[in-house]
Amino acid sequence: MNSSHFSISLHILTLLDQVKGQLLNSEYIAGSINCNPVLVRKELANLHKHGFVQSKEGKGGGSTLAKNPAEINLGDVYWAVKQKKLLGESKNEPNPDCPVGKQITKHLTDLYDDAETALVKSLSSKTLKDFSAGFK
Amino acid sequence: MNSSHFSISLHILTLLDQVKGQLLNSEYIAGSINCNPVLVRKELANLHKHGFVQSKEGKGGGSTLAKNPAEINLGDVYWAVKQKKLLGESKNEPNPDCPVGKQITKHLTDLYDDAETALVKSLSSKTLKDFSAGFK
DNA sequence: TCATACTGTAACTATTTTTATTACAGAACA
DNA sequence: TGTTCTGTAATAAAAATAGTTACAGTATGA
Repeated sequence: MNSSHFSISLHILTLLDQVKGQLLNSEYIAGSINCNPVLVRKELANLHKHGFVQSKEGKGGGSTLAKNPAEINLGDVYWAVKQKKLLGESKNEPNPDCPVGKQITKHLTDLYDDAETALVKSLSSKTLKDFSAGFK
Repeated sequence: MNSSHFSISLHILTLLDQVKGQLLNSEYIAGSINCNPVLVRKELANLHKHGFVQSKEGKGGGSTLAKNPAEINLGDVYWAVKQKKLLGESKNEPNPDCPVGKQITKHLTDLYDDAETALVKSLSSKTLKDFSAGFK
């Protein structure tokens, strides 16, 4: 993955949990994250696509959680938010005429898949409720 | 982390293992990875700093492993190569006047540390020898 | 019904990060 | 002493990320 998608999404979800069903608009959320409201709306669009949030358009609109925070686990958020490989790969194709270059992509993929599985397992052991409960 | 540092470093180490002590120069390695030789030399400089490789300057020079591949584990390579956070954070500081913004950086850091520990544990279960043995 | 305040989305710009290139001093070798 | 490397810096190009502007569509309520 990378870039700040996961951090921003989790920040959004935490805010929405903290206000317990109240609608928050993108400007308010952006104010907490300190980023552009359009970025927040894009992130919300993705969270919506994956069923984590609901939004209401028009005046007085905003977003709220679409499920119980105890049923949102952070591993699922990870998958929903993921866009790129966790561990980057070389932009160019390795040399197919080299015995190592020819096979390395597959071997790296296998290695990274295992590592990512371990990472997600760790994230999945926590729910949004757990995470949010840490804020006091 | 991210960008392709880890992939490139592991590609280099695998090549060096495969040739069993023979010196490989940066141009040859770059040819296998399909990237710029200067990038390889920078990556080698970092691997050298962390004791994984040795280099010989001058004509006929190149690099070779500095330790037994059975004693290089991929978790250690991860730490040696890591430059950035595994999971990105928002570039801007969250709003310190918001109860969530004020604390989220610490909470994200804790969460990511756990996740990274799990990831590294997975990587550490394999050595360069293991990884390289997969190439036939 | 009309001004207002939102979302959703696209198009574009700016900034930052990553990768590639050029260049060259110094080392080893033949 | 010419050649072929490393090591490293400086710079340029390319790609990824974030910010901005703009606006159609939707809900609200005066």
